[in-house]
Amino acid sequence: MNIGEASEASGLPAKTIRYYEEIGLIRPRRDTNGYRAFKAGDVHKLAFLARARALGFSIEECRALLGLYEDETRASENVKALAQEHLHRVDTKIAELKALRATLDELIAACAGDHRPDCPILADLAAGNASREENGGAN
Amino acid sequence: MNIGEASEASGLPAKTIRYYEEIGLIRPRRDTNGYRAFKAGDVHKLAFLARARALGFSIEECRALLGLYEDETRASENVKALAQEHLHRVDTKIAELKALRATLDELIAACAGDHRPDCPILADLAAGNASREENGGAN
DNA sequence: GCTTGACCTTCCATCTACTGGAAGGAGCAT
DNA sequence: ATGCTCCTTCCAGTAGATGGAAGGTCAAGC
Repeated sequence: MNIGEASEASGLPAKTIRYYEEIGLIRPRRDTNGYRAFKAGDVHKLAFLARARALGFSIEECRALLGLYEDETRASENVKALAQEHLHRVDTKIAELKALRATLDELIAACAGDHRPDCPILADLAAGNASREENGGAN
Repeated sequence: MNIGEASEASGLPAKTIRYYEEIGLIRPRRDTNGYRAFKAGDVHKLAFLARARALGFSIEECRALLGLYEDETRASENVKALAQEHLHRVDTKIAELKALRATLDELIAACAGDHRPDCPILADLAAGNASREENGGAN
């Protein structure tokens, strides 16, 4: 199986597959012509990586997950710990974005959005007003 | 005012201030010794940038906002449009993260997290199961 | 006058996770 | 032989900084 087919089968761009080989996530054999030869197991790993990346795991976490996946003596607590750590980061990010969203929303609501130059959005940016995150909009 | 004080006053690291000068967001004068000499206006702009970046505006959006800020003949609708575009992106991002969070949460709940190797998280990653986003966890 | 230390300068490398493109080889059909 | 598609490697670039090396400047202390 050449890289084109592997790309098709895994859903990852060929460029990305080459990159994953470069950083050691996969090690496909090579044909005599130098072309990468992907076995079913390689494609399986690529799909695993695609899914893990889609869930937001970093490359290094994917590397660890792949290692655990291939380790028949793994303890599921290790996998769970990784996932929980990631979940925590996602929660933090969501909270940050929500706070930010609330501020943006307030500013936008306060802005007339017409031909005149007066603008509460610019006024807020200039004032460096952080109080909106503290009081006003509860998440 | 040297870069250290400007950093202190604006809340931005000196490295970042140099970077902002490099990409043309600010243009502080230079003293005869080559040191950057920040005026109150420069520091004001830096604080403006710090606040805009904290609200998640991209550098190019910050450049545009700064331009509008300095343009006394601006129309607030232009500022509002920029902010609304950004708000939309934030909303999209939040929705993505929430969906992802729901999936992670389900997987984590299903995993025993003990010494045994059986792990629904790895099983899901290997199966490339996208159905969880479609059905199960409503946002 | 000399050294020490804090501060400043520029320039280059590094980070994440790819992506784009150039230059050239391999394979297959005509 | 030609053309076309696929493959290869290598280099550069993205966003937005950040870290560090090598070296200039300045004020204080002895």
